[in-house]
Amino acid sequence: MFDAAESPTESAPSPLLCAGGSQPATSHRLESLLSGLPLQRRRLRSRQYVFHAGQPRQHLYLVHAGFFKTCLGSEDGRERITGFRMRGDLLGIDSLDLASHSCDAVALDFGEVWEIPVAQLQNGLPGFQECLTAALANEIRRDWSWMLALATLNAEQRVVTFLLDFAVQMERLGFSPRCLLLRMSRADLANFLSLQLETVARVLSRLQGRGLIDVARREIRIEDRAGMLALLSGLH
Amino acid sequence: MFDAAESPTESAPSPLLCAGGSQPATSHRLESLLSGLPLQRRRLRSRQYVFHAGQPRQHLYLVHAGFFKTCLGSEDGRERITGFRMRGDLLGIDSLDLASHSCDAVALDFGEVWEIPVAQLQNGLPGFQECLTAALANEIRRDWSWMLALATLNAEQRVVTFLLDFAVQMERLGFSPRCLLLRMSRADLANFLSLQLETVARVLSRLQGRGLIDVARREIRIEDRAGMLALLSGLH
DNA sequence: CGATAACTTGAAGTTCGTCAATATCCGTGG
DNA sequence: CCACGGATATTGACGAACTTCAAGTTATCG
Repeated sequence: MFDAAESPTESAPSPLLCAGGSQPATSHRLESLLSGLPLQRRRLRSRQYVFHAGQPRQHLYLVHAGFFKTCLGSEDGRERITGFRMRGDLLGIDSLDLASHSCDAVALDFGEVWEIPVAQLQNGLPGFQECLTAALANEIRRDWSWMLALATLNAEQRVVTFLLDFAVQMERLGFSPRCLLLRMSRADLANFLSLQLETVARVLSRLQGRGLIDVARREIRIEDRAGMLALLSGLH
Repeated sequence: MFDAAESPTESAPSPLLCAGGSQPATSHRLESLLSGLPLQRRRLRSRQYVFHAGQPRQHLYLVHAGFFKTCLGSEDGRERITGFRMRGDLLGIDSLDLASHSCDAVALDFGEVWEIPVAQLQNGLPGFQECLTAALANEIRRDWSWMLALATLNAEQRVVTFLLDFAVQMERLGFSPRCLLLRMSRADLANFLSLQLETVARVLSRLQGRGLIDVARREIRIEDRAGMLALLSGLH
């Protein structure tokens, strides 16, 4: 059943956008690993916190439905969204070795998470530890890829990269990759992309003006994926 | 000896600069865990690669001496330094679940790394898996903290943050926290801080002009730590 | 249906990047 | 040991991209 536990099969993933990323294998495996267990489920409404930074860390959470964001704050009030999380993603892995959470996790709409009793499963459930390790390493690679993007791309390219990446993830979840419904506000999106919300709005308008996308508030239709990819290659 | 294996003791760490960070406990524990084992050691000279992105991942590496950088590249030639690594840091954890490395690891000067046969130790060495998990989670928190810094601080504040953070790390390694010897070029530093090397040079000169630091090429003496911290608080 | 939040758009301002010239260091070889 | 050349670092002037401030529009929720 899990004889492949020790044999990683994929080569290093290219940063973002690579359709067949390494995320699916892992997260699907985790979901199926856990699906039999009687896990506590928590439903949340928009803006509800799964946990706050500083709260004692009891368990991990697996996102089963809905969209979430994780946010890091500093003493002097600066804030940054560290990622948008969706079905199959884990909330709380960043503080797996700590007594309390190091970030906030907030629902962006209605959602459901499964409480995972880590300590028990690490010993009792074969393959679970491997999943955890994979999820952690995956998060690191994902963070690094975004750091690279933020460091080297201009505002337009960042937005395009985000949209195309989001499309890939939506497709992975079984939705259309052309018709995106952003769950986050412009402010959240801007924060994640290290831009001002006005800049994001302007870029979206500009992309629409060129016929690359169709924007209606938080609904975004991708009209010309090739054209968007061209923007990333620098061939304006 | 290691009865504390299952009890995380620290609360969530504040981003950067917090002197008593969570890194030391972990890395020291890993070093002592491994110190008895007959590990393969590799000495490297400046600019030598520990591994390249894409190479098959055989083992992990523990930095025992010297300084290293890890770099992520993209197909179109963009590059970003994901971190500077020193004694006690692990090289290669980011691809723990993959068959090949996802980044480069390069020596910045003479150095030594220990080859860690992960698969064997994960089963055979009690406490090792916990160390790995802690190192992974630690890397995520560190990455997030830098993302926050890069997203919210201006050029001057970024450089100051880096210097103060570097000082803390040097002190942890037993060196003076006032007298820093940067092992990386201005270009590397700029890359890591998402700035241009000219900007870094200018900022360093400006800080020196105000008497906050003393710059001599790669030797930097911290003259007024309080003044530097004030810059971060926004009270110019 | 009104009020508040979310978003869009414009104009002015600032920081940082770009280009270019110069200076300094360091290793190599004469 | 010194001289030379390439790498590394500093400094200046200019311009561009993004931010800031402000006003106006459109949704959303009580």
